[in-house]
Amino acid sequence: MATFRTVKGFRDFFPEDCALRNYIFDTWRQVARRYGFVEYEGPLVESTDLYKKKSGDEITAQLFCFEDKGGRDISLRPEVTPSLARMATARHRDYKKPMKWFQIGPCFRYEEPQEGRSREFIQFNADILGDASQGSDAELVALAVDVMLAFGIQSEDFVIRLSNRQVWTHYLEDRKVPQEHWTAFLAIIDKIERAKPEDTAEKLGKIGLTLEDVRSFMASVDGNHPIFAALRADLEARGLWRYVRIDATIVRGLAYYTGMVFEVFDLKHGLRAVAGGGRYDKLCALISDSSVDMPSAGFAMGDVVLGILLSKTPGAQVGITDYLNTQMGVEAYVVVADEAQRAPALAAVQALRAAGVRVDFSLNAQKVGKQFQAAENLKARFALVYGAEYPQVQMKNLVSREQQLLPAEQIIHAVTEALKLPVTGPLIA
RNA sequence: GUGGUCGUAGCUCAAUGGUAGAGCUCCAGAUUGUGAUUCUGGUUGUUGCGGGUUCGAGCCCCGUCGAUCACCCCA
Repeated sequence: MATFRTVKGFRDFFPEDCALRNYIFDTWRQVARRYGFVEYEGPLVESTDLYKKKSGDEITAQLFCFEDKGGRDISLRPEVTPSLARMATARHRDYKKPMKWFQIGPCFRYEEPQEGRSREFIQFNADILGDASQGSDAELVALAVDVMLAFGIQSEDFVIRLSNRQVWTHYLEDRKVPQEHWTAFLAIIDKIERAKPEDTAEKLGKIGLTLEDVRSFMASVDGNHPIFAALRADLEARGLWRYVRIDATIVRGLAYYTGMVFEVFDLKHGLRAVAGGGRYDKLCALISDSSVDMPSAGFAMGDVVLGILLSKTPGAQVGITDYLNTQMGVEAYVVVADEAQRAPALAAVQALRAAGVRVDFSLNAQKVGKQFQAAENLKARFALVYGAEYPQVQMKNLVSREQQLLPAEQIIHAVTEALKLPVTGPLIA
């Protein structure tokens, strides 16, 4: 039994975990670049005041905060948006608008861990700064959809639940609800599906509203509401509106959102939200003390819930399996059948590697059978046998099980050419 | 931060308060130049940790750490 364990809420990434993580990273990065986003990164640690300024003092309960040796009050970042706002407002003149930026990295929250929620998690963030139109709202929703599709998660597996906070601010203005109650009201709406109806009714009563009125209003908000018109036209033209379901209960907590808000949900397993985001037009002004006012919108997707969803979605397994085979395997394995030929075998290993081929071999003398087993375990497509027949070399196709004798000097060319061909023959003999 | 359940080998799990086990994995051999299967042998535990009750604790009690579930929160 190991003396040391991971700190509560933190994870190890063993090779198979790391390969899966890299698959997720690569997919995020690939799709974001397809959309013209550029990658940035901020510091893992920021002044605690940055987060307090954005969200208020009460969030320190969930902050991973501490004092450094210089007496500074600092926090591991619980999210990236404040850093993004700080960076973007500091140098916004250096970049043409709109700024389409994405980021992938760890975040930390001091909470009780459970499935789908650890203290350290990795987020993909995509944001568009300097554009106030619903065109950027649509671009972000489209990116979220395409990311899901790229993972092999299909329309029957997920949905974008989307709303707009202005739907509710207009409602509250119509009902003459004082502004100091708006935040509390949005918190009630956020919980309306999970809370007991009588509790919700009581809370609404305190600010002069009834559950019946809220419910009937919610039911009236659908895709025909004029506030979604531009967004809908945009996404319909892209063929992506079918992934969107208008849902007025989506308000995204008590954060800084000012307009469109959305969350990505799985449809089959009742997991937590896979991703969420929206428009936050006032955050840059807040962070920069009003020196820079940039309309912005964005969303974040975490690796933990996504990983659970991937593992539960059959359609997502193909991409993962393909990726794991290339991450954790090799293309060719050099078998040293006769230790007297180790020198030319090593020369071939290096020449193949120089040619870009993934190659492995036994570091010490092993029986040929063991070496072929190792080749099998590493999912090699070809084995190259260096033994008594040298300067001839046996090149064996481990999939079709055919082998041929080739002059040693032709091996590099033969392997690189053969790897260009599709895999043929029985995968399992 | 609050409450419930759980914690035994690398993994999945057994063991009436009475000598800590099985399967899988891993390593080696059967097999001296070809991958599977099979067979044989082998490594691994202060039963999460620390106290207590008892002639005797993996088992009962208390604490603590961790996992998990529900709250909370979800920026």
